[in-house]
Amino acid sequence: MTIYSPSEIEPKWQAVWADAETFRAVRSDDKPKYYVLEMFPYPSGNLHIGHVRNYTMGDVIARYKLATGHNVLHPMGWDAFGMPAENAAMASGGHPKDWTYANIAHMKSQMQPLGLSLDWTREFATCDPEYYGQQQALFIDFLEKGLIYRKKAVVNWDPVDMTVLANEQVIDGKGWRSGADVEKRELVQWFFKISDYSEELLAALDALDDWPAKVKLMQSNWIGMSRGIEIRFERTDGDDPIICYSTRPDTMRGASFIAVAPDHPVATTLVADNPNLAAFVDECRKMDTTEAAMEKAEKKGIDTGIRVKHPVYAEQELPVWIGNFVLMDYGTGAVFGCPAHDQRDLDFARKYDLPVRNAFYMPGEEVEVSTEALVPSKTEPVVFIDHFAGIKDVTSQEAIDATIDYFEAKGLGKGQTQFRLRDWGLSRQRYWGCPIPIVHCDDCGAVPETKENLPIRLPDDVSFDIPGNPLDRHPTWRDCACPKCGKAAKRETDTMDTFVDSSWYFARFTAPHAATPTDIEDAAYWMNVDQYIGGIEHAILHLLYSRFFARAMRMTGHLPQGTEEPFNALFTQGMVTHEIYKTTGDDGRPVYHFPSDVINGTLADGTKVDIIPSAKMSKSKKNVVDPDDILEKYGADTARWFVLSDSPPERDVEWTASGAEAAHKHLARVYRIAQDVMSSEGGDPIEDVNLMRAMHKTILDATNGVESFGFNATIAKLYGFTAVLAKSKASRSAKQEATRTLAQLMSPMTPHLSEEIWSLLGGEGLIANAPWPVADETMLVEDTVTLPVQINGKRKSEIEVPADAAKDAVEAQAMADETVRKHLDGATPKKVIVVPGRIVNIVI
RNA sequence: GCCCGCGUGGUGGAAUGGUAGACACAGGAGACUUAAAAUCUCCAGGCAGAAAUGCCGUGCCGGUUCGAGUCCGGCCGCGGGUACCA
Repeated sequence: MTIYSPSEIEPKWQAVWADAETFRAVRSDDKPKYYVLEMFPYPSGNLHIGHVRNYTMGDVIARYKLATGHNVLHPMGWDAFGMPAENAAMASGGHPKDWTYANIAHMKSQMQPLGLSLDWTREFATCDPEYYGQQQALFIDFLEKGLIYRKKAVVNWDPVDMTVLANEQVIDGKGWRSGADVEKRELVQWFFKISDYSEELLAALDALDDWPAKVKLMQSNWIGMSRGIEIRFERTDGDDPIICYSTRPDTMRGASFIAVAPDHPVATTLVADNPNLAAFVDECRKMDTTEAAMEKAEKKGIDTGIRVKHPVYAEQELPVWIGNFVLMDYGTGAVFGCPAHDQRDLDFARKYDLPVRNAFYMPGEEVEVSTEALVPSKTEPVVFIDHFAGIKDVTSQEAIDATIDYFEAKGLGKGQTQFRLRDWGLSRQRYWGCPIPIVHCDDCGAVPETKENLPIRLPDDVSFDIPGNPLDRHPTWRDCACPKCGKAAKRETDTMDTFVDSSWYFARFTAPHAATPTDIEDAAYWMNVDQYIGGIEHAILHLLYSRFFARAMRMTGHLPQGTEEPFNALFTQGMVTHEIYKTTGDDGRPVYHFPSDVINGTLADGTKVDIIPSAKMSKSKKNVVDPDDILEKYGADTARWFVLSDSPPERDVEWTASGAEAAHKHLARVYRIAQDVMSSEGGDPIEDVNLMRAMHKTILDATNGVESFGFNATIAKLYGFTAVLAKSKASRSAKQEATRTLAQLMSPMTPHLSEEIWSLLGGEGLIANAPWPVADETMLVEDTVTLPVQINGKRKSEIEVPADAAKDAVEAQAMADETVRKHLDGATPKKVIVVPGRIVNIVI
């Protein structure tokens, strides 16, 4: 008997797979292709247990598809640009490039022992000039087709560090490093015209049958289509009218003020000679830019003194306010406030003593709104008060439609479909990203680079001893010739948002070494990704941007015509979470500690840490657990088996170390069983049949389980079958077959152990290439079934009936059951419900 | 704030609207062993009971249904996203 030793088994089979190029993906027409992809990692330094979970799931699918006769593409790469590399460089004096590539090397060394069925020949990092150069080519093509444009946009500015801050770097309105009050700055930036695709991105969600409904719903809400109206409000001073956008024009009667965004032209004009307004607008500018902060902030405003006429009730004048809650980016940057039917407007009206007037009542409740706005659903009937279009008892939706018609007919406004989705600003004032291939020429303006000059490489000789973008202060890198006129010009020093890098990497994997962004034949063969797997935290941005890119790349000829969506099926795995440990630093700000540094709630020096409840593992909160310990102690198969076994893949899981031991014991047990089989004796024909029945049932369960991402339930079934096999008195040949099948069913999860058992039991070739077992349905037919019998919905007894028994016969047998008779105590049931093969319920 | 999820024993979790707690961890009892480890067998939601059994039980309140962990409405708690974290 050989002891189960993963440290011997695992490297051995990994070498065999590598020599045989088992997982090398080559185009071929004799098998259907299958492209499985896990969201590629950011090389933060260490692989963490969430990565292991993610890649193991993908690997199960990839290996299963290989076994079911597919030509599988399963690549891996690195999402390598991003802020942490610059932060590391600033903190420890290194270079982002060195830090990143060192992390990649380390993480790859952690990943390789996992035995993933990856085609490593396709590996790339997004910070490779070969990759980002092609991304620059895409930028130039997108620009040419009008998919990219420039406009002014606001950024967080740290006046002490003299640098742009990410939202994450703004804590309570202060710069995370300097502690200075963050200001806003307007910069001219590049934008993707994703809004051109709002309607298509929304409509196409319907056809994504293999995406989780929740993700489609989130995307749909994010795109946020709404039907509304632009209404013209004439100013009493005769100046240009103010156009308001509203999705609730049915509430027009209750309009009592107009609110414009602080950066609305009306406000901007007034600010010049009104210090009060200027001070207010200035205060608004200091607000946090995030949507969450804006929405949660106290709603404030200031009266501009301007008055407009109500478009219907011309005798009414409405004051025009500047409101800190109005967004210039959405609609027209101006809204009318109707306090009676909007809680925010009501709070605002009470605060500033503005009138509150109902546009409608609920039927039978003719009361004016006081402290709570009356906001019925659009489909509830309400009673309108002398509505100008002459409607009365209708739903809000009907009133909205009627109002829009009325306004359009009178020339007071026009119906407008509005999307919440904003254009995607891609400019970043940072070094460690893909340089935007634009040259600024005094004569020609912003000119795209010629493709022959790509890649525009990042210079290596930069320093991070002071904050800010080193490209800005590089002595020579910016200097270049204008691609158009040849005159001396300056490069753009902004780089691209790292979301750009991850919006097309899946297409690049189909031809990672092509001299153009994609090879159209390779893309036509391998695209779309058949199964994409990644964290739910990417439900909106990354997935939406990738969907946009697929369309933009099709339009620019980089993906074949007919490519609509990049990802046919999506599975969103839950996150691995862990408690966060925190102390307070000398400067009063929080200091986080790795779990491995915390023992029983204290640090090595005895300092007590505060424990913050579990959250997504993230480097900034230092609650990351890496898999090295488990890999070293138990091997890859145990780690893989364990991360799949204990929780449903779509659910978040709190990391605990216990349990890995049990997984390891189980694998050792299977290995022992496999060895015992060869020396087992005798056999009983009935035992053979029983074992084969159990085997075919398990094949069915495991196949369905893998197909539906029910990995944890699949593993439970495999535990069950292992127990049956261990106790079986069947013949050696039957046990041999059962054990080989068990090894196959386990092989997507525990590929090394399965290969070992396969070869031990005389399997042909590699288990990785062996055809997936097929359940023999005739073995699964049962003669009798056990049915629970309920009385008034509570289980009281059970009966054994023939599988094909008629309802009457089942009912008769249930009524004859002794326990049932005892409970009925002579009573006649009101009703007996028989669900064949399921249950009997007797209602008394 | 808004959008989207999730909530089941001591723990991770299972359960096409049909026997709640499969499978596993931790725990308990036993077998083997001089002993331990390893392995194997059994027990195990709560309360009451010697047991048979009874009652209660899937975050809380209510509803639909013969039947609800599952569907609907309203809460509470936690998590993700919220456009420059990736």
